[in-house]
Amino acid sequence: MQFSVGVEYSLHCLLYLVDVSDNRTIGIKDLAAYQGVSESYLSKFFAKLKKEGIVESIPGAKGGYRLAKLPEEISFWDVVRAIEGPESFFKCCEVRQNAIILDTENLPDSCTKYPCLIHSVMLEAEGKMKEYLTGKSLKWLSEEVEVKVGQDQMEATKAWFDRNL
Amino acid sequence: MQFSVGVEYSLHCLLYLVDVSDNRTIGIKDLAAYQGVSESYLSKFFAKLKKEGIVESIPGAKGGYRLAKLPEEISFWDVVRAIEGPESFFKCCEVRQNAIILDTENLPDSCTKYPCLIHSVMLEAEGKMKEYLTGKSLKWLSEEVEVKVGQDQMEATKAWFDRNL
DNA sequence: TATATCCTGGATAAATATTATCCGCGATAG
DNA sequence: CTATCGCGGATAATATTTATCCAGGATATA
Repeated sequence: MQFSVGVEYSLHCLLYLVDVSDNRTIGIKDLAAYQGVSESYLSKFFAKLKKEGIVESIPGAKGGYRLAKLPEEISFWDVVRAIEGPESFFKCCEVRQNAIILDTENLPDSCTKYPCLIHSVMLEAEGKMKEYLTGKSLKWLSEEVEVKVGQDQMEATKAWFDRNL
Repeated sequence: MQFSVGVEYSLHCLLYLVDVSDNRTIGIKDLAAYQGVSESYLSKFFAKLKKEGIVESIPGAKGGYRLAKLPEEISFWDVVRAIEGPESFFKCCEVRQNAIILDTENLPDSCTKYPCLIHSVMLEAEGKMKEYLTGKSLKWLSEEVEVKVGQDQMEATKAWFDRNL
């Protein structure tokens, strides 16, 4: 079980979108070029991010993407969910209902009305991850990165994206 | 991102192995038949469980599997790890090192000596899930199931596995 | 108006992972 | 000696992930 690379791509891209001025956007072309990844592939992930209301787009020449919400309102979990989809990590096949000693036509309440305990545990476990990732916002990430990477590189990045202004 | 069905199969099977008497084993054939799943496929997962020291096997006629540890020493996480492998869910491609403004030959410390923050967050998130699943043992599961499913079904199950004794 | 740019969505393909089966080997109980 | 059972390798079917290409529509700019 692995997260799609789209999660990594998206988070890095969104980080660059935090600091763009209000009326500006950044195009897929630039985002892809800056990070040395495929343009056409990256665009697929931005379609998902848009669908989930994380980014919004301006079509046409000089168009591009910008955040659709404030950075503090976008969490890591939002991004994971947008890219990976809404299904939970663990899909329960209800194998308990196949137990050979049970009558398929007349299953006991314990395995129809009540949820599968194994399933519940796995959902809870996913919930722990969700809880943690919901607590990490894009704003937090941006501030942390600013400290660790240094303002020099941050400004150089901003300047690169602004180079054709 | 989805867990392999092997995680579900394994947990259900291990649950049946909790209650077998000390010197007995249960074969793949029975485990598969009881749950109505493929025998040859299930055996692949038991190979992994054995490799990780969760079960042990007795070869030859009347052979089969039994737990290699006490049920309280086997956690959900142990099973997930055995089936899914030791790699973390999030693999970092270090896209930050590809940033076009950086000199590949002379990368700054901030992106070589220090871990990628996005990577760290995702590892922490996985850690939350791990922590929760490490706290849920097979013994706990067995006790909970006993309450919810009822002793009737538990004993019927035991009787079915013991039917050829 | 013409043109270059950029998002959008569909079609498609390559690569990889998951799910699943089969078979022959060696071990062992009876 | 034989039927049974775990073990491991080879193989195949299916699904998912990764990746590309292109035509269409929107828009800024000249």
